[in-house]
Amino acid sequence: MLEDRRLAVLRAIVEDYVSTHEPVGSKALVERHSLGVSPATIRNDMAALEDEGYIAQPHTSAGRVPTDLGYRLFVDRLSGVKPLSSAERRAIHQFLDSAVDLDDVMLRTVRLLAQITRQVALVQYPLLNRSSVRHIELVGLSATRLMMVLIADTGRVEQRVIESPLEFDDATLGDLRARLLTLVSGQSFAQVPELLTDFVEEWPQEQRPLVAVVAASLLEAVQEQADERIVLGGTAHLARYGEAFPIAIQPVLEALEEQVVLLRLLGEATSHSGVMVRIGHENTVEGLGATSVVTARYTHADQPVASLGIVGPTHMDYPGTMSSVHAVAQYLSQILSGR
Amino acid sequence: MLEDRRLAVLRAIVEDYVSTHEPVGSKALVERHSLGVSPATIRNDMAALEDEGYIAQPHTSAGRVPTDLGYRLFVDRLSGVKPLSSAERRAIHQFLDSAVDLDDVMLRTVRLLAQITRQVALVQYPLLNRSSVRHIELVGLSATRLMMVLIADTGRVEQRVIESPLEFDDATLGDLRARLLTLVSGQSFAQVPELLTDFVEEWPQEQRPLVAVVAASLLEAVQEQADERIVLGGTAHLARYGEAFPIAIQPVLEALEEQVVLLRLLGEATSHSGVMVRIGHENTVEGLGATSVVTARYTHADQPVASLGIVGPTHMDYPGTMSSVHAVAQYLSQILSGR
DNA sequence: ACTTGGCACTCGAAGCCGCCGAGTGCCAAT
DNA sequence: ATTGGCACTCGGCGGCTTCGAGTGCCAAGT
Repeated sequence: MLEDRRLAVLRAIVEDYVSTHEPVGSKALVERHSLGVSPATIRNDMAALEDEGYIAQPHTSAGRVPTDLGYRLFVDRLSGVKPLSSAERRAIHQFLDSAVDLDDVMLRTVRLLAQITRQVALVQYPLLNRSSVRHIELVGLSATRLMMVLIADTGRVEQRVIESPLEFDDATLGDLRARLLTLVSGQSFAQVPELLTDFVEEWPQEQRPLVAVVAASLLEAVQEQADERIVLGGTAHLARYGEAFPIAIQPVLEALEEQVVLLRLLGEATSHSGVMVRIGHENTVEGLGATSVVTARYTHADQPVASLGIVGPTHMDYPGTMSSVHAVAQYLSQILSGR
Repeated sequence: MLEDRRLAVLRAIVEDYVSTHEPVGSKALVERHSLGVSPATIRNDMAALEDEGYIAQPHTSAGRVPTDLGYRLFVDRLSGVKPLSSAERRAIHQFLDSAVDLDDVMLRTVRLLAQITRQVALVQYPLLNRSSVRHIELVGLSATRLMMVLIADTGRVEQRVIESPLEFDDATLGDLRARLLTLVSGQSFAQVPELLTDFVEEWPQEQRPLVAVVAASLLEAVQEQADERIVLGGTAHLARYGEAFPIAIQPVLEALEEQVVLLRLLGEATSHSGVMVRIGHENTVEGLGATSVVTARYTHADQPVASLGIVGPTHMDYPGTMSSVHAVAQYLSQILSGR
């Protein structure tokens, strides 16, 4: 009972702080929420919560502010699911109608996510790694250069220019293309390395250098990290909360420019079902210690293929953001599978 | 003579203001520059410059600050060419060594530019419009869907997924591919519409729907605006001058997210030789009225193919920035032509 | 005809002061 | 365990003063 009220107080503090962005005191708390007790009682609870590290005072005579730990508790145990607003539903539907390309889908998704969460949004392209081969094309560009185009069942297209150590002719290229296709078509990209094990040896000596570079390039393309591609949107939202708040946005912008960083942010989420929330210092990423990251994976044919998410201030509307991120991920999964 | 000194004063004001970011007064001016006259004289000149609209006072008892007009005069008549620093040369060379793909080149270029100018950098992909066709590939994805891959001599690769109104077989596709190739291979993309004029009619009735959608897609791809692609880098620099300065970075970030806006920014520069500078309100673009834009076009095989540039505060180091932008554009041209 | 030193004036920035009030912690009473 | 009472703290705010950089103007000098 006592414990219950304390949690209710924490919830109230988080909610008030998120909506007002100002430290919240005991009096304001009883006024805005029907807690059924007096401010003095609340004060005792607050003192206890502070001892346990869930809230803190910016300075002696100010109200309390949730700590990262407080938000964590809130997210884990106190926040219900917040249904999407009708405006959000509308936005999602509007977005549904007119997607053409995978590029287009990604672009629209990131914009949608940025718009409804009003935060910086990240969307990762489906990992080749977790997709299957729909097609591989080899195109000769000159006597010693060719281009390999990979097309995944998720709609993702990747191209690489390859320098051959020796000249080749169209017939060889056509042959190589055909045999590659038979070998890997329809297979998962993740299996490609295995399938390719003895591929080079099956070719006559003089063509092996060509086959080898093509195989190497293909292998490289499906390697984790090499096949990451991330689109970013809504960076302007950074400035919004940057204005009134003591969050330095420079380190955040810097972090957002580092592919490696984004990769780590989204990468973990892919192997984690449901919505993943990392709060403040829980982010090991340099520069994002004062922000929270909310991510979720999305699927293609019921297999998780990549993740998307948002980056925002720790004092964000977690329930709302989480359900938005969840909804968009679900939605993207539908779109992908429907094509 | 009198006129000369006035210009010298303007130059001094611009230089001081750019380096200190503080309004500059008559006294400080004679101390930092050997103008050979007394502060009082300078004050008279400053009053005149203010009347003519080249400088302004933020408030009554403060020094002067250059106006957009003042910067304009400075750029047009007063700034010499500033040689690149050795660090910049080194950065450019380091960047030279290891570029692989066109994507890679673009990415490296935008990073380089952002790094040496310490501003937000923009690099536009070579316009298809101004390149020639190196190759066109058609790949069947299913019975009614195919992918067209365009490869330009600049190294740019563009792909589009096309829905055919009716089913087709591999033979037809191969045929179409071959005839398209003979028709446009090596030709300029800009000529493609012309070349394609009667193309559809040359086909038997039952294949025309397929040929028509492919032709339409090809036409659409070479259309100005549709073939724009721009990479952005160094947005973190915005925060740097945003901190101490009254430039609202939100509108700038918003503008930078609008492809259309960037397109307009860089588009004009392509038809304009040399380095182009737009200062403050000269930018008709919403949200960039308080910034300056420095752009230059780059070439492939001596033909201008697209532009690059930077966006920064009006109080930037124009000579330095201009020569950096110029150098990078020159450099990119070399790289492109060398491959 | 410029240039220059002198001088009065303006006005923002910075520091200081005192008040207000939100918020707290503690305690004694219930 | 809860509550009202109470003394205390301290940041924020408005008002006040001071300071000084910078100006415009003018009369005198070259």
